[in-house]
This record gives sequence, structure tokens and C-alpha cells, in this order.
Amino acid sequence: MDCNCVSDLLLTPPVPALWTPGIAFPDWAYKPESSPGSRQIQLWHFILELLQKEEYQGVIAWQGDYGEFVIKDPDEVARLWGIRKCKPHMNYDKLSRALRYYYNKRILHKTKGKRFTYKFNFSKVVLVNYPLLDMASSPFLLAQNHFNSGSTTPDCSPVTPETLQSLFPRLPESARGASLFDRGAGGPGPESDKLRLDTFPFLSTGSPCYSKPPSLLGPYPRNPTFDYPWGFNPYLPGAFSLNNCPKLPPGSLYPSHFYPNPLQSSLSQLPHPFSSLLPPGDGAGAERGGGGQTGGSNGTAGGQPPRLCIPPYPGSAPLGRTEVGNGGGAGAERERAEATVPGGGGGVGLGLGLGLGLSLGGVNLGNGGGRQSPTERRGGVKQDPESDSELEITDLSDCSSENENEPDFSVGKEARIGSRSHPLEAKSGAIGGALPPLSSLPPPVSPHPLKSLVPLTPPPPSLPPSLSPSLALVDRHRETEALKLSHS
DNA sequence: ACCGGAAGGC
DNA sequence: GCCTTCCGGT
Repeated sequence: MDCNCVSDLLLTPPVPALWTPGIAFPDWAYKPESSPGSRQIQLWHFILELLQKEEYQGVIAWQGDYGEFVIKDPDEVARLWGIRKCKPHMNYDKLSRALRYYYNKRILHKTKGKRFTYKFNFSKVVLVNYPLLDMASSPFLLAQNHFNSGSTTPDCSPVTPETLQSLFPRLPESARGASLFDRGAGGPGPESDKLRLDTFPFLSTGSPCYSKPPSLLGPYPRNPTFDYPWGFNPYLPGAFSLNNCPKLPPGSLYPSHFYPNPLQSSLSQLPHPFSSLLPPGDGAGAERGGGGQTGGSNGTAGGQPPRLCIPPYPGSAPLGRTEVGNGGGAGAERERAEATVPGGGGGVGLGLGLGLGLSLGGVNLGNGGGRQSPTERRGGVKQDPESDSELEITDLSDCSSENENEPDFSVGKEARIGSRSHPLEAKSGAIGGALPPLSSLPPPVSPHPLKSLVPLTPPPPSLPPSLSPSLALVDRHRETEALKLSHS
């Protein structure tokens, strides 16, 4: 059996080159090519990916402590993971085993006492992916541990905004929506990828995303003003180099052929395709957070895109997601947005709402009186009965014979799906209609359009000795790029 | 639900 | 190396 779920498609993106984006991760997010089973997304990447996408908030969402997330619908997450990995028999038991596997690696740990709740150890994650950032040797990073009070283990020291703030008093704002990397001049390959520090949500405390001290921000902010390092904005050109071709449609968790029209769909999800290029001040981010944690308004007010990523606070969490079930299209999305953001408000607006991807925000919609989520059936942690993800990948044909022989996966699935309201169709319809014409997009402005659109960021004002050397490289590169830009 | 050992696949 | 699968134990 050979599973075409992802790998084959990865190699042959069925979309135009212009549509660079791929799934939420660049090369480094996948296993090194040298390793067996290469180019496969790792579970924690996948988890982050889900967490990044609004349409999956009913399934998994940031909640509680910083970096903490709760799997609201374990079965669904497992199912999605199974689809991704072409493992029809995947279930939460197995998935959780895989998650446990991360304990030792300290990428993840369990939040005890909270069902289906885990917590990322961001410092480890960053460390693993960005060796250039010598965090381990940085006393700054290891010293501070504001978010780990309580349940966490001593060895878990997530990189907190404060921490990064101490390192980079004010990171540039231009990073919003920027790609994670500037492709190094040294040629292709992960080694030449230079980390864009400014793209770290949890690192970019100087960004307008935070208007109050991170310590008051509470949970990991789902804020579109920045992109998650792993889920860096695939919509933005430059997110990938040309030879670092995206594998999957932006925002999609599955091979692009699962979707009717990836390009259209994905573009339609962009509140503002190039918002990252907007002047720093225009986001609602600057005043974000004033509302406190009890349900202030969010950035949608000022005509901001509905996308919000701010995770609900534990207490007020599921607010707003209850409405999701019925609506359709952008309207519903907006509704949800307005209802959801508990506290922070503001900064939500801009930033490519990436992540929505194909999903088409509409995805959730149209529950069509359909099925109950597994969690609901189980009476699990799910707090919002109608919020489960409706993004159904029905086409498992590529998942090899293994899947074809799996009634519990294809047949059962389809039966399940049948009771739903064909989200995909709904998508192409409703969302496609809202789609901005390509012609309305800003034209390329330089010989290398992709790169030219990547906002460049000035070097951090000061750096601790332990970080200086490696970052200096990045900075030099940026300066060079900046020069090029200014001349063009 | 959650844990972690063990074996095995890729 | 990173799971997936299975499983006995708590």
C-alpha cells in the first residue's frame, strides 16, 4: 500500500508557483531529507497547525496557561492526524501515546488534572528548530519562567514574551505576516535559512500584538498580527523560496486536491493579503488588550478582518464559538470573531489571517443539523456543542488501498460526512464569491517579487552576548536585503 | 484518562 | 528518529 496522502502531492504542488504557500511549515518543519520517512510532518507541528486555525478551535484550542492547549475533541484530532498520516486506525489513544513520546523530549508536557490538556515547551521547540538561537546557553531564557508556575516541571522553560522582551527590547513590527526566514545567500537547504526572530509570536513582544505586559496576556495569544513560527504566513511571498516549494495549500492540513480550488479558496481567506506590508500603526494591535480578559471587544470593529486568534481565557473560553454552527461565509466568521475574543481585542485584526486557509472559514459553518462530534457524544471537554470542525476531508482515495479497505475510515467517515453539509461545496460557493480578484492584489515590485514583499526588519537594538554572534549573521543579511530594497 | 514499556515500521 | 501499535498498569 502506498499512501499518497501527502507525500506525493508534496512533490507536485498542483497550484501555480505564484501561490507559494504551502502548508504552514517550511522545510525545516519536516524531517530532514536524509532521514527515513523524510518530509513528514511531525505531530507537534500538526498540533500547532490545528491550533493556528480558527476553524479547528472547536477541536483543539489554546487555553489556559501560556502554551497550553486543550484537545476538545480528541477523536477528531486523532482522525485528522490519521488522515494526515494516512493512518486510518489512528485514535486518540495512539495519538496521545505519540504526545507522550514528546514528554521525554520536553517538547510537550501534560497539564495534570486537566483532561486532554497539554502544554508546549516553546523554548524547547524553538531550540530544536532554531539552533541559531542559542537559547540554551542564554541565562536570560533560563532564568525567567513566569508562565511555568504551578503545574509545570522545572525543566520546562517556555520562551515567554517577557523573556524575549528582555532580549529584544523592541522587536520590529514589520514582521507581521513576514516569513520566518530570509533565505540565505548560501544556497538552498535548511542551513541557509535564517530565522526571523520577529516572526515569533511569543517572541515578538515588541510587536503591536501586545499592548500590555505579556504577563497579563494570559494564554498564548491567538493573534493574527503575527504568525506562528511554525505556521508562518504562507500567504506571503517569501515565506518560501522558489526552490523551497510549498507542499500544500496554505492553511490546509491536507493535500490540496482535497479542495476544489485551492488558490481561490485560500485567497479568499485573506482579510488583507498584504496586511503585513501596511504601516505598523494601522493595526488595531496598538490598543489591544484594554478590554481585559472578560470579554472586551476585538479588532473587528474598525473594519478589521474578523479573524481572531486570541485564545479564550479559561473562564470565558468557549464564548462565541457557539454561534459557529449555523452561519455561512464571512458573515458567520465575523460573528464568531466578535463574539470570541475575550480580552484582547485589538491586534487581532491584521495579519493575514492565515491559517484559515482553505478551510475557508466557512468550514465550520453549516453544521446543517448534522452530526455530533465525538466529544459531544462522549460528553467530554467540549464546551461548545456546535463548534466542532466541519472541515471534512472526504476524499481519502489517495490514502491508498489501506484506506480503501478501511470501512471505519472511509465508509464510516463518509457516512458521517454525509450527515454534514458538504463543507467543501459550501466553501467554494460562499467563500469563493467573497474572493478578491487577483487583479486587486498588489503587483510585484521587484525582479524578485516574492522576496521583495518580505518585510525586512532592523536588527535588535542590543543583544546578550550569547546571542550576538549568530544573530549578527541574520542581521547582516537583513541589512543587505534592506539595502537592496532601498535601491530598488 | 493517562502512563510508559516494548516492538516494529518506515 | 518518529512515530504506530499494542498493552498492562494506575
